[in-house]
Amino acid sequence: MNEALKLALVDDHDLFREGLSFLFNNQNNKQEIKEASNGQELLDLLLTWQADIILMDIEMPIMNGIEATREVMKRYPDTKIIALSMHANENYYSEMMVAGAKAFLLKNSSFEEVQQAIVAVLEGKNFFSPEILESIIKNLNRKKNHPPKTDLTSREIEILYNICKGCSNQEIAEMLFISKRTVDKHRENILLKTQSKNTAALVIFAIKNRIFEV
Amino acid sequence: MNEALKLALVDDHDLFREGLSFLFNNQNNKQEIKEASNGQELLDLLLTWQADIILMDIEMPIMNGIEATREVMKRYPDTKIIALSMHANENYYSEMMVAGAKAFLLKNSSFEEVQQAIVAVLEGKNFFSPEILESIIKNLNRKKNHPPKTDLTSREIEILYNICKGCSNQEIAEMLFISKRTVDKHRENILLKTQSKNTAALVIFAIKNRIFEV
DNA sequence: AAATACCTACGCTTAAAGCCGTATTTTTTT
DNA sequence: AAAAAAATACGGCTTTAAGCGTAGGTATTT
Repeated sequence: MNEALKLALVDDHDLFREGLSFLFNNQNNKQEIKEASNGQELLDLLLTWQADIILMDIEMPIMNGIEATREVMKRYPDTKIIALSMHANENYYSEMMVAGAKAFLLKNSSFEEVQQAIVAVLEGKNFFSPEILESIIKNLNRKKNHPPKTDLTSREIEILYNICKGCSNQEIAEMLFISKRTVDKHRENILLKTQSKNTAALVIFAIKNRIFEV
Repeated sequence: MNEALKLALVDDHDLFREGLSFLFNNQNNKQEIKEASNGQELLDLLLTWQADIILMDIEMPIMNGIEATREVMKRYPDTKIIALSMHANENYYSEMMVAGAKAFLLKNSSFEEVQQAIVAVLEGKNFFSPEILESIIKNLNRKKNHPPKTDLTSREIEILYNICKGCSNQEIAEMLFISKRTVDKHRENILLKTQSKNTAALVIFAIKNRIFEV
């Protein structure tokens, strides 16, 4: 005598929720489905109705899926959250899993995969889309093979950042309370380390390596 | 005695297609629905089955919605194409409309809006999501108020581009077969026009204005 | 025909950047 | 405790960039 499974669909795309809801309602399993269009709506909903499973989009207005997941896990630690994302973005799934999600599906998953994920998380397991698994494995290899990244010191990064802002060495020296000659030297070292030839190349390097945002 | 409406759903997200298909099948209207997961699959499908209406995603692998729309309009000009996009990206909808789409919906539209769009295009009208209309109107105002953009000449842009690549004025002069002094002067003019102070600021300007890609 | 905008070019000056050193103090690693 | 790395600082020297003015040739617009 199973009770009805309580399912929350959280996604800002009404059409997506509507379709998914339809798919669930046309199954044999007993289930109760409620919807929310962002993280805040979900939290409001959970105040009066405790979900067993939450299918959670990530990119949403007002409160995104990552924040919502953190908050739900804090308030209702037994809830099973399944992330549903458009893209196999590595930042997303690592953040979502850290936040407490138990499964991560891409939206191009089949409905069958969604059902498999639900079964899995109810059994206390994790579940990932095949694409996600592939992506995780690729990243593991990538990180092993390319650990060096930027070997600039924090001081050098600080100076490079100010160079990108358009400051001269003299100005940087004044704002950091060090000699201009020291900044000259740092700049020289940065050019060497980044294999850049001049300021223009430095700025490009900084942007590529996310030391400076445009 | 209406014949069944022939509807094609083109989207690379299986779950989305599945849900939408379900919504259509649970209506009273007679309709025949077929699916494709990208533009190429759609074209293959249309060889043996002519659709009346195509609900077309834009971002898809192999052949995207814009190319697919162009090709479908070339081969079957009477087909009504409704674009379904995740985002109200202005480039997308202008390109889709130029390609021949008759309606443009966001995926957070309701199913009711989808039905309204279908009715509209069957009557030979266009149909836009309210958000799209809003975005179009905003852009019209924006373009009226900010027509000047970058007033760099093509020569100046060429030189700025090479500065961003890390070339010195001397190098640029050699590669353009002009005097270094001329390049000096161009650089000076570019600094003035862009209100930049030095090379670093120039590079940032170039990137922001898409003169140079990182 | 005149005005405008652009590309071209030169001279001059100062400031900044780039390239070669060395060296001391502090912090981190081993 | 010793070694390595980082941050600090200074000197000389060369090249490049930046700021200023001027001006001829050309193409386009008025």
